Amino acid sequence: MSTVTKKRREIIDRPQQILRVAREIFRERGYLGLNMDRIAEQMGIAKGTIYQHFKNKEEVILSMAVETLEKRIAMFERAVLFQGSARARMAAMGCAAELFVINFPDHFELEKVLSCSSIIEKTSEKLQAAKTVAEMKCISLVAGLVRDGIASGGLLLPNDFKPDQIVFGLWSISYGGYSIMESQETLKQMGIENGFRLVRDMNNKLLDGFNWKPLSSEFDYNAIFDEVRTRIFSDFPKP
Amino acid sequence: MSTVTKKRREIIDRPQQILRVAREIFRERGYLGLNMDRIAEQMGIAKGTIYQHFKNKEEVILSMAVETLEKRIAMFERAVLFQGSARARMAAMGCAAELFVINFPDHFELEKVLSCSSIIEKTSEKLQAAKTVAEMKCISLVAGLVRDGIASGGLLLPNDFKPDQIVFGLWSISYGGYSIMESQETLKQMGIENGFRLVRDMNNKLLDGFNWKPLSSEFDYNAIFDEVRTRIFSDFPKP
DNA sequence: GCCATTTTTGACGTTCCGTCAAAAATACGA
DNA sequence: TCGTATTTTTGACGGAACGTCAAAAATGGC
Repeated sequence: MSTVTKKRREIIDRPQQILRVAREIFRERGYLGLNMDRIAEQMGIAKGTIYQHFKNKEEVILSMAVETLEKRIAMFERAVLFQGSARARMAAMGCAAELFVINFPDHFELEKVLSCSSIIEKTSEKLQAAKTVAEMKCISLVAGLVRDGIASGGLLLPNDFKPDQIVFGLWSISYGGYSIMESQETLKQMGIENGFRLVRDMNNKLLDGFNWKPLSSEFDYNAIFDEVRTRIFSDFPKP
Repeated sequence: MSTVTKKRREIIDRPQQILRVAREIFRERGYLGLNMDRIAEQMGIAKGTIYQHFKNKEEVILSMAVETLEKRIAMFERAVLFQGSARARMAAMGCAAELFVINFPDHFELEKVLSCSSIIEKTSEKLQAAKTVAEMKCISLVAGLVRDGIASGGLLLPNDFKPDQIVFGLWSISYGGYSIMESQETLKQMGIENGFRLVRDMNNKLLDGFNWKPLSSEFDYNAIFDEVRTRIFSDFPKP
């Protein structure tokens, strides 16, 4: 009886086990180094068994991304509870985004692989939808803060702008900034040493551009970053 | 004698011919659909001949990117000559960047493929350097405009900011924004229809955040976009 | 026209993907 | 406990693509 349970559990857990091993390999050897034979060997199972859980290699990758996206949602949900003005809470959200990238470095690499259209195209609509849902959850959390900013009077959005568009702007800076950061060569040539800090600053300046009070010249949002890191995300390793 | 010349020319032109065909295939079938056999077949030469000019598939891709990057440099060099305030010229630069993405749609896809570390790692340092050089040329053109802004008094940069960092911010918004636009289902879910316009607006708001005069509330920088498109880049097809 | 050099060729070894028929493991009723 | 039905696992296999290299073809100089 206990054997039955054990066996069943083993099968149920397998997808996560596969993703765990795949992530390990991906982190160490990158996209081209990740292959199904290697996963199978490392797990001590046959390759065919992996295909019982994942349609193809690309779905393994997409599944890894969805998995870490859930972590990001959890982090965003914690950050949104930060006490302070709407803008301060937005800064806390930025901190969460930054800590996410630092603590789950493989996720960003996964995103880049998946941004190649010919790769994502090999995955099922269903799994793609799962990723979109997870992303939307993050976005709506951020958009909620923009609405809070409007509601509390700190932000007066021009007529032709909508909260989601602000989110798009912040998202672009973060996504673009982190991407550029990783391809280090160019950045060093530019004489930029602390990319993370810079992404924060740019996000702040964008919000300043929308005249979201208090402006970054009136309030030290970088101070919040330390506070958020030590208070809300104390369970993450310090930098 | 004429045969000699012809033969020699053929060999000299080959790399570009290969890139031309490769780009065609890449555009139609993406990264996974681009393979050396296909290039060879399409060109009517043997696969081995391609390897005389390119170390591997990844170098073909990187070379394509460098090739289009040269186009971007040329466009930036034209845009920088726009007549107006430094900020207006920066808007013109944004127009150039946008038109580049529209007119060379494969370039962005190439960038995304190359942003995968395990892919770029297969290319030679030398070729990577060529890409960095091309990128730096673009960056320094933009940075020059920031300096012009400072020199002409429209922009007073806070002590802890340097021109290159402003470029980083603009670059992030554009790179991030265009990336999100191309890949995303998510964008549609967000109810964003005109992504290009939005990227422009965000760049403008970022510069507003730095209080670069005249602010976008005082001057219609979007009007410049039409002017730049029709005046400077009249040789590009209209949208 | 002949030989040395350069260039091209495509068959080949290799790696990895995804499949599938056979084998092993498990479930279950008698 | 045993025998049969069902589920799960296996790894050999066909196919696709990479990159190589010895042989063949083309070219050049005399």
